[in-house]
Amino acid sequence: MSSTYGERIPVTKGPQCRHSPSTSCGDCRLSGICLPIALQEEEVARLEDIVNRGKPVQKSHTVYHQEQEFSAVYAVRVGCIKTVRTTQDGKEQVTGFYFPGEIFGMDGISNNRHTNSAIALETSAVCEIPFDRLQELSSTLPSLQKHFFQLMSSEIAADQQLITQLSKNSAEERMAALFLSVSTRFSARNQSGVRFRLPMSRGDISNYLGLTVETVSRILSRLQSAEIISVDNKEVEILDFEQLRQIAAVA
Amino acid sequence: MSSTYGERIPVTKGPQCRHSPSTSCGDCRLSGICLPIALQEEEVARLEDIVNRGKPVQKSHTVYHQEQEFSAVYAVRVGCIKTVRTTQDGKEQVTGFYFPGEIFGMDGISNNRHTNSAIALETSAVCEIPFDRLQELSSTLPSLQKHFFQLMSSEIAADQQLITQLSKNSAEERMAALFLSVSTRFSARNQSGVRFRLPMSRGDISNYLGLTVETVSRILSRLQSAEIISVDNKEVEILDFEQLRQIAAVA
DNA sequence: GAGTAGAGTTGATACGTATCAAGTTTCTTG
DNA sequence: CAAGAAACTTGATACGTATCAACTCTACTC
Repeated sequence: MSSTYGERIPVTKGPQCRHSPSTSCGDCRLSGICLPIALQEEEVARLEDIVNRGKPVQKSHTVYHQEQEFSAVYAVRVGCIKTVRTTQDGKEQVTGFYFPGEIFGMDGISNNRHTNSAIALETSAVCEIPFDRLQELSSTLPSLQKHFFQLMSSEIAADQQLITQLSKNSAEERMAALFLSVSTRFSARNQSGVRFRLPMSRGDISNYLGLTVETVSRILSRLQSAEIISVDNKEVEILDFEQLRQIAAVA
Repeated sequence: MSSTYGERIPVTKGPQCRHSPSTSCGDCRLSGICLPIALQEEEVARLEDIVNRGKPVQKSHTVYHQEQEFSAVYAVRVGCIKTVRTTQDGKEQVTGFYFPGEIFGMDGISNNRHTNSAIALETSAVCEIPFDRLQELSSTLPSLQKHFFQLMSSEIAADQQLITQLSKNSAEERMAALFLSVSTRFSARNQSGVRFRLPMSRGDISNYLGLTVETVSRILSRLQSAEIISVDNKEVEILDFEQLRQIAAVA
Protein backbone atom coordinates (compact mmCIF):
# COMPACT_ATOMS: atom_id res chain seq x y z
CA MET A 1 0.00 0.00 0.00
CA SER A 2 1.38 3.30 -0.99
CA SER A 3 -1.28 5.42 0.58
CA THR A 4 1.22 7.16 2.81
CA TYR A 5 3.04 9.16 0.23
CA GLY A 6 0.78 12.18 0.31
CA GLU A 7 3.24 14.27 2.27
CA ARG A 8 5.42 16.36 0.03
CA ILE A 9 8.68 17.52 1.36
CA PRO A 10 8.48 20.73 3.36
CA VAL A 11 7.98 24.00 1.68
CA THR A 12 10.15 26.90 2.69
CA LYS A 13 7.91 28.77 5.00
CA GLY A 14 6.88 32.14 3.81
CA PRO A 15 4.13 34.18 5.28
CA GLN A 16 1.62 32.00 3.44
CA CYS A 17 0.78 28.33 3.83
CA ARG A 18 0.77 25.99 0.86
CA HIS A 19 -2.95 26.15 0.41
CA SER A 20 -3.10 29.87 0.10
CA PRO A 21 -0.93 30.72 -2.89
CA SER A 22 1.33 33.68 -2.50
CA THR A 23 -0.09 36.83 -3.93
CA SER A 24 3.04 37.89 -5.76
CA CYS A 25 5.79 36.45 -7.92
CA GLY A 26 8.35 38.03 -5.63
CA ASP A 27 7.15 35.95 -2.69
CA CYS A 28 6.65 32.74 -4.67
CA ARG A 29 8.93 29.98 -3.50
CA LEU A 30 9.27 28.87 -7.13
CA SER A 31 10.57 32.18 -8.41
CA GLY A 32 14.11 30.81 -8.54
CA ILE A 33 13.06 28.36 -11.22
CA CYS A 34 10.47 30.47 -12.92
CA LEU A 35 11.85 33.99 -13.06
CA PRO A 36 15.00 35.46 -14.54
CA ILE A 37 17.50 36.01 -11.77
CA ALA A 38 18.49 39.36 -13.15
CA LEU A 39 15.08 40.94 -12.71
CA GLN A 40 14.96 43.92 -10.34
CA GLU A 41 12.37 44.18 -7.63
CA GLU A 42 10.56 46.93 -9.47
CA GLU A 43 10.60 44.83 -12.64
CA VAL A 44 9.14 41.82 -10.88
CA ALA A 45 6.30 44.04 -9.81
CA ARG A 46 5.57 44.92 -13.42
CA LEU A 47 5.56 41.25 -14.38
CA GLU A 48 3.24 40.48 -11.51
CA ASP A 49 0.74 42.92 -12.90
CA ILE A 50 0.16 40.80 -15.95
CA VAL A 51 0.23 37.33 -14.36
CA ASN A 52 -3.08 35.67 -13.48
CA ARG A 53 -2.18 33.67 -10.45
CA GLY A 54 -3.07 30.21 -9.29
CA LYS A 55 -5.70 29.12 -11.78
CA PRO A 56 -6.75 25.68 -10.47
CA VAL A 57 -7.11 22.65 -12.75
CA GLN A 58 -8.66 19.34 -11.76
CA LYS A 59 -6.98 16.05 -12.59
CA SER A 60 -7.31 15.12 -16.28
CA HIS A 61 -8.78 18.51 -17.10
CA THR A 62 -7.06 20.67 -19.70
CA VAL A 63 -5.37 24.03 -19.36
CA TYR A 64 -5.76 24.47 -23.12
CA HIS A 65 -6.69 22.29 -26.06
CA GLN A 66 -4.76 21.58 -29.23
CA GLU A 67 -5.98 23.86 -32.06
CA GLN A 68 -7.24 26.36 -29.52
CA GLU A 69 -6.14 29.92 -30.11
CA PHE A 70 -2.90 30.75 -28.38
CA SER A 71 -3.06 33.62 -25.93
CA ALA A 72 -0.82 32.84 -22.99
CA VAL A 73 2.00 30.76 -21.63
CA TYR A 74 1.74 29.09 -18.24
CA ALA A 75 3.84 28.34 -15.19
CA VAL A 76 3.05 25.33 -13.03
CA ARG A 77 2.54 26.36 -9.45
CA VAL A 78 1.29 23.11 -7.93
CA GLY A 79 0.90 19.63 -9.36
CA CYS A 80 2.02 18.32 -12.73
CA ILE A 81 0.98 19.00 -16.32
CA LYS A 82 1.52 16.85 -19.39
CA THR A 83 1.41 18.13 -22.95
CA VAL A 84 -0.05 15.87 -25.65
CA ARG A 85 -0.04 16.21 -29.40
CA THR A 86 -2.62 14.39 -31.51
CA THR A 87 -1.76 13.72 -35.15
CA GLN A 88 -4.22 13.83 -38.05
CA ASP A 89 -4.49 10.07 -37.99
CA GLY A 90 -5.33 10.02 -34.31
CA LYS A 91 -2.02 9.00 -32.79
CA GLU A 92 -1.27 10.66 -29.48
CA GLN A 93 2.18 11.68 -28.36
CA VAL A 94 3.00 12.92 -24.88
CA THR A 95 5.56 15.65 -25.56
CA GLY A 96 6.42 16.72 -22.06
CA PHE A 97 5.84 16.68 -18.31
CA TYR A 98 5.96 19.97 -16.42
CA PHE A 99 6.60 20.34 -12.70
CA PRO A 100 6.16 23.35 -10.39
CA GLY A 101 8.19 26.34 -11.54
CA GLU A 102 8.38 25.11 -15.13
CA ILE A 103 6.86 26.97 -18.07
CA PHE A 104 4.71 25.37 -20.75
CA GLY A 105 2.51 26.40 -23.66
CA MET A 106 5.19 27.96 -25.83
CA ASP A 107 4.32 25.63 -28.71
CA GLY A 108 1.49 27.89 -29.83
CA ILE A 109 3.48 31.02 -30.56
CA SER A 110 4.45 30.29 -34.14
CA ASN A 111 1.00 30.21 -35.68
CA ASN A 112 -1.18 31.51 -32.87
CA ARG A 113 -2.69 28.10 -32.25
CA HIS A 114 -1.67 25.45 -29.77
CA THR A 115 -0.13 22.32 -31.28
CA ASN A 116 -0.55 20.43 -28.01
CA SER A 117 -3.15 19.99 -25.33
CA ALA A 118 -2.07 20.57 -21.73
CA ILE A 119 -3.61 18.18 -19.22
CA ALA A 120 -3.31 18.07 -15.44
CA LEU A 121 -1.97 14.76 -14.11
CA GLU A 122 -3.24 15.62 -10.67
CA THR A 123 -5.06 18.55 -9.17
CA SER A 124 -2.83 21.43 -10.13
CA ALA A 125 -2.57 25.18 -10.17
CA VAL A 126 -1.02 27.22 -12.95
CA CYS A 127 -0.17 30.88 -13.44
CA GLU A 128 -1.34 32.32 -16.71
CA ILE A 129 0.86 34.86 -18.46
CA PRO A 130 -0.93 36.60 -21.36
CA PHE A 131 1.51 36.53 -24.21
CA ASP A 132 0.77 39.85 -25.88
CA ARG A 133 1.37 41.67 -22.63
CA LEU A 134 4.48 39.59 -22.00
CA GLN A 135 5.76 40.66 -25.39
CA GLU A 136 5.18 44.32 -24.65
CA LEU A 137 6.85 44.00 -21.31
CA SER A 138 9.79 42.15 -22.85
CA SER A 139 10.50 45.09 -25.09
CA THR A 140 11.13 47.32 -22.13
CA LEU A 141 12.81 44.72 -19.91
CA PRO A 142 15.78 43.27 -21.78
CA SER A 143 16.47 40.66 -19.13
CA LEU A 144 12.90 39.40 -19.41
CA GLN A 145 13.22 39.17 -23.17
CA LYS A 146 16.42 37.25 -22.78
CA HIS A 147 14.83 34.99 -20.21
CA PHE A 148 12.09 34.02 -22.61
CA PHE A 149 14.48 33.40 -25.44
CA GLN A 150 16.36 31.15 -23.04
CA LEU A 151 13.23 29.36 -21.90
CA MET A 152 12.27 28.57 -25.46
CA SER A 153 15.77 27.51 -26.27
CA SER A 154 15.84 25.08 -23.37
CA GLU A 155 12.53 23.70 -24.56
CA ILE A 156 14.26 23.03 -27.88
CA ALA A 157 17.20 21.44 -26.11
CA ALA A 158 14.88 19.21 -24.09
CA ASP A 159 12.99 18.14 -27.20
CA GLN A 160 16.24 17.30 -28.94
CA GLN A 161 17.32 15.23 -26.00
CA LEU A 162 14.11 13.26 -26.27
CA ILE A 163 14.68 12.88 -30.02
CA THR A 164 18.08 11.39 -29.35
CA GLN A 165 16.64 9.09 -26.70
CA LEU A 166 13.91 7.83 -28.98
CA SER A 167 16.27 7.41 -31.86
CA LYS A 168 19.31 5.88 -30.22
CA ASN A 169 18.51 4.43 -26.82
CA SER A 170 17.00 1.18 -25.58
CA ALA A 171 13.87 1.00 -23.47
CA GLU A 172 15.94 0.58 -20.32
CA GLU A 173 18.15 3.56 -21.13
CA ARG A 174 15.15 5.78 -21.75
CA MET A 175 13.53 4.84 -18.48
CA ALA A 176 16.72 5.35 -16.50
CA ALA A 177 17.12 8.79 -18.05
CA LEU A 178 13.54 9.71 -17.22
CA PHE A 179 13.96 8.73 -13.57
CA LEU A 180 17.13 10.78 -13.31
CA SER A 181 15.42 13.74 -14.89
CA VAL A 182 12.44 13.56 -12.56
CA SER A 183 14.74 13.10 -9.60
CA THR A 184 16.78 16.16 -10.54
CA ARG A 185 13.68 18.25 -10.92
CA PHE A 186 12.30 17.24 -7.54
CA SER A 187 15.63 18.14 -5.98
CA ALA A 188 15.58 21.53 -7.67
CA ARG A 189 12.44 22.29 -5.68
CA ASN A 190 13.98 21.16 -2.41
CA GLN A 191 12.01 17.95 -2.40
CA SER A 192 13.55 14.52 -2.18
CA GLY A 193 15.15 13.34 -5.38
CA VAL A 194 15.58 9.92 -3.84
CA ARG A 195 12.05 8.99 -2.92
CA PHE A 196 9.12 10.52 -4.74
CA ARG A 197 5.72 9.86 -6.20
CA LEU A 198 5.45 9.76 -9.97
CA PRO A 199 2.46 11.85 -10.94
CA MET A 200 2.10 10.18 -14.34
CA SER A 201 0.64 6.79 -15.20
CA ARG A 202 2.52 3.92 -16.84
CA GLY A 203 0.59 4.76 -19.99
CA ASP A 204 1.86 8.34 -19.96
CA ILE A 205 5.42 7.18 -19.39
CA SER A 206 5.28 4.59 -22.14
CA ASN A 207 3.72 7.01 -24.57
CA TYR A 208 6.29 9.70 -23.80
CA LEU A 209 9.17 7.27 -24.23
CA GLY A 210 7.81 5.63 -27.36
CA LEU A 211 7.20 2.26 -25.67
CA THR A 212 4.23 0.15 -24.60
CA VAL A 213 2.88 -0.08 -21.08
CA GLU A 214 3.94 -3.72 -20.95
CA THR A 215 7.54 -2.84 -21.71
CA VAL A 216 7.55 -0.08 -19.10
CA SER A 217 6.16 -2.47 -16.55
CA ARG A 218 8.76 -5.10 -17.38
CA ILE A 219 11.64 -2.63 -17.16
CA LEU A 220 10.40 -1.44 -13.79
CA SER A 221 10.35 -5.01 -12.53
CA ARG A 222 13.80 -5.61 -13.93
CA LEU A 223 15.27 -2.44 -12.35
CA GLN A 224 13.62 -3.41 -9.13
CA SER A 225 15.02 -6.95 -9.00
CA ALA A 226 18.42 -5.49 -9.83
CA GLU A 227 17.91 -3.35 -6.72
CA ILE A 228 18.52 -0.17 -8.64
CA ILE A 229 15.15 1.27 -7.78
CA SER A 230 12.27 0.25 -5.61
CA VAL A 231 8.77 0.72 -6.99
CA ASP A 232 5.47 0.50 -5.21
CA ASN A 233 2.77 1.62 -7.57
CA LYS A 234 3.62 5.27 -8.23
CA GLU A 235 5.98 5.59 -5.31
CA VAL A 236 9.59 5.32 -6.43
CA GLU A 237 12.83 5.17 -4.51
CA ILE A 238 16.17 5.32 -6.23
CA LEU A 239 18.50 2.87 -4.52
CA ASP A 240 21.54 3.07 -6.76
CA PHE A 241 22.11 6.35 -8.56
CA GLU A 242 25.45 5.21 -9.88
CA GLN A 243 24.05 2.24 -11.74
CA LEU A 244 21.08 4.27 -12.92
CA ARG A 245 23.43 6.85 -14.40
CA GLN A 246 25.44 4.12 -16.01
CA ILE A 247 22.36 2.68 -17.66
CA ALA A 248 21.14 6.09 -18.77
CA ALA A 249 24.59 6.73 -20.18
CA VAL A 250 24.32 10.35 -19.25
CA ALA A 251 27.22 11.92 -17.38
CA MET B 1 14.15 22.70 -35.80
CA SER B 2 12.33 24.31 -38.60
CA SER B 3 13.84 21.69 -40.81
CA THR B 4 11.43 18.95 -40.10
CA TYR B 5 7.94 18.71 -41.36
CA GLY B 6 6.61 22.21 -40.95
CA GLU B 7 5.02 24.20 -43.72
CA ARG B 8 7.06 26.93 -45.30
CA ILE B 9 5.81 30.25 -46.48
CA PRO B 10 6.03 30.82 -50.22
CA VAL B 11 8.78 33.08 -51.44
CA THR B 12 8.16 36.11 -53.55
CA LYS B 13 10.40 36.08 -56.55
CA GLY B 14 13.10 38.73 -56.53
CA PRO B 15 14.95 40.38 -59.39
CA GLN B 16 18.38 38.95 -58.62
CA CYS B 17 19.90 35.67 -59.76
CA ARG B 18 20.68 32.97 -57.24
CA HIS B 19 24.40 32.83 -57.83
CA SER B 20 25.18 36.46 -57.17
CA PRO B 21 24.18 37.02 -53.57
CA SER B 22 22.25 40.17 -53.02
CA THR B 23 23.98 42.79 -50.98
CA SER B 24 21.04 43.46 -48.69
CA CYS B 25 18.31 41.58 -46.87
CA GLY B 26 15.74 43.73 -48.63
CA ASP B 27 16.82 42.46 -52.02
CA CYS B 28 17.37 38.85 -50.96
CA ARG B 29 15.08 36.48 -52.77
CA LEU B 30 14.79 34.48 -49.55
CA SER B 31 13.52 37.33 -47.44
CA GLY B 32 9.98 35.98 -47.63
CA ILE B 33 11.09 32.91 -45.70
CA CYS B 34 13.70 34.53 -43.54
CA LEU B 35 12.29 37.89 -42.49
CA PRO B 36 9.13 38.90 -40.68
CA ILE B 37 6.60 40.09 -43.21
CA ALA B 38 5.64 43.03 -41.06
CA LEU B 39 9.05 44.67 -41.08
CA GLN B 40 9.17 48.15 -42.60
CA GLU B 41 11.78 49.13 -45.16
CA GLU B 42 13.57 51.30 -42.67
CA GLU B 43 13.52 48.48 -40.15
CA VAL B 44 14.97 46.01 -42.63
CA ALA B 45 17.84 48.42 -43.10
CA ARG B 46 18.56 48.35 -39.38
CA LEU B 47 18.57 44.56 -39.40
CA GLU B 48 20.90 44.55 -42.38
CA ASP B 49 23.41 46.54 -40.41
CA ILE B 50 23.97 43.72 -38.00
CA VAL B 51 23.91 40.77 -40.42
CA ASN B 52 27.21 39.40 -41.72
CA ARG B 53 26.28 38.24 -45.17
CA GLY B 54 27.18 35.19 -47.15
CA LYS B 55 29.84 33.54 -45.03
CA PRO B 56 30.90 30.54 -47.18
CA VAL B 57 31.25 27.03 -45.76
CA GLN B 58 32.83 24.10 -47.57
CA LYS B 59 31.17 20.70 -47.62
CA SER B 60 31.49 18.86 -44.28
CA HIS B 61 32.95 21.93 -42.61
CA THR B 62 31.21 23.34 -39.57
CA VAL B 63 29.51 26.66 -39.03
CA TYR B 64 29.88 26.13 -35.30
CA HIS B 65 30.80 23.26 -33.02
CA GLN B 66 28.89 21.76 -30.16
CA GLU B 67 30.08 23.21 -26.82
CA GLN B 68 31.36 26.30 -28.62
CA GLU B 69 30.23 29.58 -27.13
CA PHE B 70 26.98 30.81 -28.59
CA SER B 71 27.16 34.22 -30.21
CA ALA B 72 24.94 34.23 -33.26
CA VAL B 73 22.12 32.56 -35.11
CA TYR B 74 22.38 31.84 -38.83
CA ALA B 75 20.29 31.86 -41.97
CA VAL B 76 21.07 29.52 -44.83
CA ARG B 77 21.60 31.45 -48.04
CA VAL B 78 22.87 28.72 -50.34
CA GLY B 79 23.28 24.97 -49.85
CA CYS B 80 22.15 22.83 -46.96
CA ILE B 81 23.18 22.57 -43.30
CA LYS B 82 22.65 19.70 -40.88
CA THR B 83 22.73 20.02 -37.10
CA VAL B 84 24.19 17.15 -35.08
CA ARG B 85 24.15 16.50 -31.36
CA THR B 86 26.75 14.21 -29.81
CA THR B 87 25.90 12.62 -26.47
CA GLN B 88 28.36 11.98 -23.67
CA ASP B 89 28.64 8.36 -24.69
CA GLY B 90 29.48 9.27 -28.25
CA LYS B 91 26.16 8.67 -29.98
CA GLU B 92 25.42 11.14 -32.75
CA GLN B 93 21.96 12.40 -33.57
CA VAL B 94 21.15 14.49 -36.62
CA THR B 95 18.59 16.94 -35.25
CA GLY B 96 17.76 18.87 -38.38
CA PHE B 97 18.33 19.79 -42.00
CA TYR B 98 18.21 23.46 -42.99
CA PHE B 99 17.55 24.79 -46.48
CA PRO B 100 17.97 28.30 -47.92
CA GLY B 101 15.93 30.86 -46.03
CA GLU B 102 15.75 28.77 -42.89
CA ILE B 103 17.27 29.82 -39.56
CA PHE B 104 19.42 27.60 -37.38
CA GLY B 105 21.61 27.84 -34.31
CA MET B 106 18.92 28.76 -31.80
CA ASP B 107 19.79 25.77 -29.63
CA GLY B 108 22.61 27.67 -27.97
CA ILE B 109 20.60 30.48 -26.44
CA SER B 110 19.62 28.84 -23.19
CA ASN B 111 23.07 28.36 -21.71
CA ASN B 112 25.24 30.37 -24.07
CA ARG B 113 26.77 27.25 -25.53
CA HIS B 114 25.76 25.33 -28.63
CA THR B 115 24.23 21.92 -27.99
CA ASN B 116 24.66 20.93 -31.64
CA SER B 117 27.28 21.20 -34.32
CA ALA B 118 26.20 22.70 -37.65
CA ILE B 119 27.77 21.04 -40.67
CA ALA B 120 27.47 21.90 -44.36
CA LEU B 121 26.13 19.04 -46.49
CA GLU B 122 27.42 20.78 -49.62
CA THR B 123 29.24 23.99 -50.28
CA SER B 124 26.99 26.52 -48.62
CA ALA B 125 26.71 30.14 -47.62
CA VAL B 126 25.15 31.39 -44.41
CA CYS B 127 24.30 34.79 -42.98
CA GLU B 128 25.46 35.34 -39.44
CA ILE B 129 23.25 37.34 -37.11
CA PRO B 130 25.04 38.27 -33.87
CA PHE B 131 22.60 37.47 -31.12
CA ASP B 132 23.35 40.23 -28.67
CA ARG B 133 22.74 42.82 -31.32
CA LEU B 134 19.64 41.00 -32.49
CA GLN B 135 18.34 41.14 -28.93
CA GLU B 136 18.94 44.87 -28.70
CA LEU B 137 17.26 45.43 -32.01
CA SER B 138 14.33 43.23 -31.01
CA SER B 139 13.63 45.49 -28.07
CA THR B 140 12.99 48.40 -30.37
CA LEU B 141 11.32 46.46 -33.19
CA PRO B 142 8.35 44.58 -31.72
CA SER B 143 7.65 42.74 -34.97
CA LEU B 144 11.22 41.45 -35.04
CA GLN B 145 10.92 40.27 -31.47
CA LYS B 146 7.70 38.52 -32.33
CA HIS B 147 9.30 36.98 -35.40
CA PHE B 148 12.03 35.43 -33.32
CA PHE B 149 9.61 34.10 -30.75
CA GLN B 150 7.73 32.55 -33.65
CA LEU B 151 10.86 31.10 -35.21
CA MET B 152 11.81 29.43 -31.98
CA SER B 153 8.29 28.21 -31.46
CA SER B 154 8.21 26.60 -34.89
CA GLU B 155 11.51 24.97 -34.08
CA ILE B 156 9.79 23.46 -31.05
CA ALA B 157 6.80 22.40 -33.12
CA ALA B 158 9.07 20.76 -35.69
CA ASP B 159 11.03 18.93 -33.02
CA GLN B 160 7.81 17.64 -31.53
CA GLN B 161 6.71 16.40 -34.91
CA LEU B 162 9.94 14.47 -35.20
CA ILE B 163 9.42 13.10 -31.70
CA THR B 164 6.02 11.80 -32.73
CA GLN B 165 7.47 10.28 -35.88
CA LEU B 166 10.22 8.50 -34.00
CA SER B 167 7.87 7.34 -31.33
CA LYS B 168 4.84 6.24 -33.31
CA ASN B 169 5.65 5.73 -36.98
CA SER B 170 7.19 2.94 -39.01
CA ALA B 171 10.32 3.31 -41.07
CA GLU B 172 8.27 3.70 -44.24
CA GLU B 173 6.03 6.37 -42.71
CA ARG B 174 9.02 8.39 -41.53
CA MET B 175 10.67 8.30 -44.91
CA ALA B 176 7.49 9.29 -46.71
CA ALA B 177 7.05 12.23 -44.37
CA LEU B 178 10.63 13.33 -44.92
CA PHE B 179 10.24 13.30 -48.68
CA LEU B 180 7.07 15.33 -48.48
CA SER B 181 8.76 17.83 -46.17
CA VAL B 182 11.76 18.23 -48.45
CA SER B 183 9.49 18.53 -51.46
CA THR B 184 7.42 21.25 -49.78
CA ARG B 185 10.51 23.18 -48.87
CA PHE B 186 11.94 23.04 -52.39
CA SER B 187 8.61 24.30 -53.70
CA ALA B 188 8.66 27.16 -51.23
CA ARG B 189 11.83 28.38 -52.92
CA ASN B 190 10.34 28.11 -56.39
CA GLN B 191 12.32 25.01 -57.17
CA SER B 192 10.76 21.77 -58.25
CA GLY B 193 9.13 19.84 -55.46
CA VAL B 194 8.68 16.91 -57.81
CA ARG B 195 12.21 16.23 -58.93
CA PHE B 196 15.15 17.29 -56.77
CA ARG B 197 18.54 16.29 -55.51
CA LEU B 198 18.79 15.24 -51.88
CA PRO B 199 21.74 17.03 -50.34
CA MET B 200 22.09 14.55 -47.48
CA SER B 201 23.55 11.05 -47.52
CA ARG B 202 21.67 7.87 -46.66
CA GLY B 203 23.60 7.88 -43.42
CA ASP B 204 22.31 11.34 -42.52
CA ILE B 205 18.75 10.35 -43.39
CA SER B 206 18.89 7.15 -41.40
CA ASN B 207 20.45 8.86 -38.42
CA TYR B 208 17.87 11.66 -38.48
CA LEU B 209 14.98 9.19 -38.71
CA GLY B 210 16.33 6.80 -36.10
CA LEU B 211 16.97 3.98 -38.58
CA THR B 212 19.96 2.21 -40.13
CA VAL B 213 21.31 2.91 -43.60
CA GLU B 214 20.28 -0.57 -44.65
CA THR B 215 16.68 0.06 -43.72
CA VAL B 216 16.67 3.40 -45.53
CA SER B 217 18.08 1.75 -48.59
CA ARG B 218 15.49 -1.01 -48.50
CA ILE B 219 12.60 1.41 -48.10
CA LEU B 220 13.85 3.44 -51.04
CA SER B 221 13.93 0.29 -53.16
CA ARG B 222 10.47 -0.65 -51.99
CA LEU B 223 9.00 2.80 -52.72
CA GLN B 224 10.66 2.68 -56.09
CA SER B 225 9.29 -0.70 -57.12
CA ALA B 226 5.87 0.48 -55.97
CA GLU B 227 6.38 3.35 -58.44
CA ILE B 228 5.76 5.94 -55.75
CA ILE B 229 9.13 7.56 -56.18
CA SER B 230 12.03 7.12 -58.54
CA VAL B 231 15.52 7.24 -57.07
CA ASP B 232 18.83 7.50 -58.83
CA ASN B 233 21.50 7.96 -56.25
CA LYS B 234 20.66 11.33 -54.67
CA GLU B 235 18.31 12.38 -57.43
CA VAL B 236 14.69 11.82 -56.45
CA GLU B 237 11.47 12.16 -58.37
CA ILE B 238 8.11 11.85 -56.69
CA LEU B 239 5.78 9.91 -58.97
CA ASP B 240 2.73 9.56 -56.77
CA PHE B 241 2.13 12.26 -54.18
CA GLU B 242 -1.19 10.83 -53.21
CA GLN B 243 0.20 7.49 -52.15
CA LEU B 244 3.16 9.15 -50.49
CA ARG B 245 0.80 11.26 -48.39
CA GLN B 246 -1.22 8.22 -47.55
CA ILE B 247 1.86 6.41 -46.31
CA ALA B 248 3.07 9.42 -44.37
CA ALA B 249 -0.39 9.66 -42.81
CA VAL B 250 -0.10 13.42 -42.73
CA ALA B 251 -2.96 15.47 -44.11
C1' DG C 1 -17.23 -1.80 2.57
C1' DA C 2 -18.59 -4.60 -1.48
C1' DG C 3 -18.56 -4.32 -6.36
C1' DT C 4 -16.49 -2.86 -10.39
C1' DA C 5 -13.79 -0.45 -13.94
C1' DG C 6 -9.40 0.92 -14.92
C1' DA C 7 -4.42 0.46 -14.26
C1' DG C 8 -0.68 -2.43 -13.89
C1' DT C 9 1.84 -6.97 -14.25
C1' DT C 10 3.49 -11.15 -16.34
C1' DG C 11 3.89 -14.72 -19.89
C1' DA C 12 3.92 -16.57 -24.82
C1' DT C 13 4.49 -15.36 -29.34
C1' DA C 14 5.06 -12.32 -33.54
C1' DC C 15 7.14 -8.92 -36.22
C1' DG C 16 9.91 -4.93 -37.69
C1' DT C 17 14.14 -3.37 -37.89
C1' DA C 18 19.06 -4.11 -36.51
C1' DT C 19 23.03 -6.61 -37.35
C1' DC C 20 26.28 -9.09 -40.02
C1' DA C 21 28.02 -10.10 -44.49
C1' DA C 22 29.08 -9.64 -49.26
C1' DG C 23 28.65 -7.47 -52.89
C1' DT C 24 28.16 -3.01 -56.41
C1' DT C 25 28.28 1.79 -57.48
C1' DT C 26 29.90 6.41 -56.89
C1' DC C 27 33.19 9.72 -55.45
C1' DT C 28 37.91 11.30 -54.61
C1' DT C 29 42.55 12.13 -55.64
C1' DG C 30 46.98 11.63 -57.68
C1' DC D 1 41.99 7.98 -66.05
C1' DA D 2 43.12 4.52 -62.68
C1' DA D 3 42.71 2.88 -58.09
C1' DG D 4 41.23 2.98 -53.63
C1' DA D 5 37.88 4.61 -50.41
C1' DA D 6 33.47 5.66 -49.22
C1' DA D 7 28.67 5.25 -49.98
C1' DC D 8 25.06 2.40 -51.11
C1' DT D 9 22.41 -1.98 -52.00
C1' DT D 10 20.79 -6.56 -51.12
C1' DG D 11 20.40 -10.89 -48.58
C1' DA D 12 20.35 -13.96 -44.31
C1' DT D 13 19.76 -13.99 -39.58
C1' DA D 14 19.19 -12.14 -34.76
C1' DC D 15 17.07 -9.56 -31.30
C1' DG D 16 14.30 -6.08 -28.86
C1' DT D 17 10.05 -4.67 -28.27
C1' DA D 18 5.12 -5.02 -29.76
C1' DT D 19 1.15 -7.66 -29.53
C1' DC D 20 -2.13 -10.72 -27.56
C1' DA D 21 -3.90 -12.82 -23.53
C1' DA D 22 -4.80 -13.76 -18.77
C1' DC D 23 -4.46 -12.26 -14.54
C1' DT D 24 -3.92 -9.13 -10.13
C1' DC D 25 -4.10 -4.91 -7.85
C1' DT D 26 -5.89 -0.21 -7.06
C1' DA D 27 -9.09 3.21 -6.75
C1' DC D 28 -13.58 4.77 -7.37
C1' DT D 29 -18.80 4.54 -6.63
C1' DC D 30 -22.91 3.92 -4.09
